[in-house]
Amino acid sequence: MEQLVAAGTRFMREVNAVAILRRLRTETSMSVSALAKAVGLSRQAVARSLNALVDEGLVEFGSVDRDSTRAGRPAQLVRFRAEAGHVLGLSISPQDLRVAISDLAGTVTAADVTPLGGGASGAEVVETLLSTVRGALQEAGVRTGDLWFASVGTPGIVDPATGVIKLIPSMPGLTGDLLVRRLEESLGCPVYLDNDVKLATQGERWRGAERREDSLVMVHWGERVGAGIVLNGELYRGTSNDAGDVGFLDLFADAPGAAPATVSRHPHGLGPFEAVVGGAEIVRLATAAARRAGDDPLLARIDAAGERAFDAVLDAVTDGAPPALEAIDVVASRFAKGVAVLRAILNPRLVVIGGPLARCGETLLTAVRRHLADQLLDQPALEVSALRDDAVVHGALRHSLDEIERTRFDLGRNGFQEAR
Amino acid sequence: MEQLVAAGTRFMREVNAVAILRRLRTETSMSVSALAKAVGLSRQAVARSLNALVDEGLVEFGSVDRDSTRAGRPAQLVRFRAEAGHVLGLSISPQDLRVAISDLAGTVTAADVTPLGGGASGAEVVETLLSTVRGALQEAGVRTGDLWFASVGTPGIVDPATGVIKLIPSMPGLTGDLLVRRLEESLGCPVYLDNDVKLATQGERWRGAERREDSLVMVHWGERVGAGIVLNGELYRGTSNDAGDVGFLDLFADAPGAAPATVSRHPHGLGPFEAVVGGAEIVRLATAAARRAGDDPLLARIDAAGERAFDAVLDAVTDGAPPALEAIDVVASRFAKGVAVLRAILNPRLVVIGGPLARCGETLLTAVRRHLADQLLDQPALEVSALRDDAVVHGALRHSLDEIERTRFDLGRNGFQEAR
DNA sequence: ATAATTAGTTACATACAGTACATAATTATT
DNA sequence: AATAATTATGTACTGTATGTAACTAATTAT
Repeated sequence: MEQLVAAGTRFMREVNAVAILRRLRTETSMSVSALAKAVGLSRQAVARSLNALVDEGLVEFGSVDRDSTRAGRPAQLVRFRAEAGHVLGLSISPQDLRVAISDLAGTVTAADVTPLGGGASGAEVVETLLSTVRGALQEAGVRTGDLWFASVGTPGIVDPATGVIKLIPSMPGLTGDLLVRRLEESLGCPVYLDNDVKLATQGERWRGAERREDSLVMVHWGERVGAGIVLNGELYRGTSNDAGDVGFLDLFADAPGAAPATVSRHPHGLGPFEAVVGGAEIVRLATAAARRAGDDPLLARIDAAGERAFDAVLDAVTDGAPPALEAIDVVASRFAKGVAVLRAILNPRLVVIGGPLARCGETLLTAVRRHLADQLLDQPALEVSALRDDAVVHGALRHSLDEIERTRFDLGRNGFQEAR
Repeated sequence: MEQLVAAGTRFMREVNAVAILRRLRTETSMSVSALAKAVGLSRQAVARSLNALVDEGLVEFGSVDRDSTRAGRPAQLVRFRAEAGHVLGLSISPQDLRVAISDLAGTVTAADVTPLGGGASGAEVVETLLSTVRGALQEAGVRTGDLWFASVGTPGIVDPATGVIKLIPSMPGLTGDLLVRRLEESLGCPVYLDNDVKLATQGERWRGAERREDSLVMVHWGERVGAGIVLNGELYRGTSNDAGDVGFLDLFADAPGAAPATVSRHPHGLGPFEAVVGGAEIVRLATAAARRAGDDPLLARIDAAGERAFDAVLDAVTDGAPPALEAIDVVASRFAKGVAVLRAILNPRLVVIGGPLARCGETLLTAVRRHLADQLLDQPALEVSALRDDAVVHGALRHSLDEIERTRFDLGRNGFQEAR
């Protein structure tokens, strides 16, 4: 366990500078006196720290406060220079590449999406991403040198510690450390790699529900199903970075007609839960229902979509096609069992549904809620992702900002030591 | 988020004193120089802090180090005065009252168990507990005034924040704040109340596996089933202090012959999972198996035990009676599904089985492990509680020590302020 | 115009830690 | 047994931080 030690009076400066920055970053601008009062230090101490921060470029003395109605000499306003640095949030999916740039306050200054063709190689994807980044940098007027950190989310199994993509079935060309290596080389700042669902969870917590829940589960629901878990305010990863792998819940093995649980083996194939609520099953259910109902137009739509049959069914849901709605209701009832299990174990305040199924919105929510109604325990609030496909990018931004927070705006850089 | 601000140089003193104490508490005794080197401060600074700590009574200068083989002037040894204060761990169950006293280093100096008769009123239970405590105090040679903190665990639903027992079906007389009020009044120190399973989890993590796992789930398995969850090194409670309520997992609703899930309502009745793996079901299964096998002696034993039929069956398991083993195997297979669900969601490193079923030891473990073998994901290590019925007391001790740590041996008592 | 009020500046006292050097008490060496 | 080497301790002094206080500056209220 690291143990902080104050080896010199610089330590105090550090602590106080951090406190001042923290306070300042939540306001647009403040007077020195107000800051001193808020932070609990003398005006002089605050002024000294501020001067140091000005030299670092993190803080700026603005104009005199003319708006004040109070008596007395008007205050000099200080402002956090959010533009002192920028961070990048990146998202890679088989469909598209997404880029967002924000300043240190988290204000997005540029964002871009590049659709992805089918047969791009790994190197091509990385170069396309880099050119998208360059475009966004130009748009935001940010030089590469002003980038402090970048985070990138991809599907599949990744190792955040080493930046290696271990398995990414939908984009096998990206396997390995190519992505991170090329990005770091090209951007000249640290690059963090994480699983897209994990990042999306942080994005949802940050920008989605607009209330930073202390405990939420974000379930990505598409062809596959996976969840990100935030507990006590931070992402929980589990022993083998595998927590929230709800696609492998085995809740229906005893149900009549269920597929045996051993059809496939992790991580290549589908888990038992995603097999009964995932995209393939939804298509199957919708097709069967359409056939029963004699809904030939819908059958034709699904058939015409080919590879994109799943999308076609989701479209049909938003259009209100009865067979599609029927399919959704069936998977909703199964999904509800999954939520109930999450509830019993984690007791989260909120469960957010993200991924392709989020498109079904209220239709889906009411169906799941209805099937949850007969549960014994009180159930968590249920919502659909507000960020949709941007959740990953926002989560990546958030991670970048957290990293900056940890390494630059928190204790532990100078004046401190860790005990051995 | 609380933000600490230094209000002067006292702050440094505080930080350093904490660092020194932390280091010192892990050793039996150290020289000042060695301490300085370990903690990363100058000898002078350490000596100054130590003098202050001596005045507080937390540290003691011992004799000169005669054992050292090294050249040079022998060092003055410093020692953490673990006997400067004591904490209490208490456990209440329908069967017995348990008390343990430890010093600040966690060394138990006295422990006592008082069996409980059947029909004691709430007030009687509390007074019996108090007299057990007084006996233990005497045994340890500790005066009431030297008690710094006490923690008590009870079954049922409790509110740790207010110290109120909300529901305790097995000992209804204790409902309310009687217990905590009387204890605080009588012991003259803060008293913390928590659910026994939650405390047992902390006890197991502390003293049980003898390795402080960062993530473990301790499942109490008896008439009812509940779990305590430790993630990232701390107990996770969930939004309504209800996390780990695995008794309410509903995994077998679709199974042929399963009881409908709506028989009972939380928290009075059994949940679906405990209904199929709990004590009552085990007795039912064992009885049925004994009848099938014509094992009349076992039937007689179970019958003679009356209220204690569950105990009788568990005895039969340790004796190796086939019908009892058969029953255990059936519930083990069901329990395995619960473990698999915990694994998929939490991905813990270790699952510990506590409560009455722990008596079945390896028999139970091998059965559960066998039924886990066909799961798709790698499963967590599985163990039986090493502390058994003392897990709660040890967890209570641990909580008391943690509380002392937080309030006395950590930053935040003097010299600090929180920003507004 | 003057008083009151608030902000900013400068000077000084205080507290803490670090460095440097002298001193004390051992073991190792001759 | 005397001396050197080694390690621990003690004292003096320096550097850097904060706080308090007194003074100056720029406004509003009277």
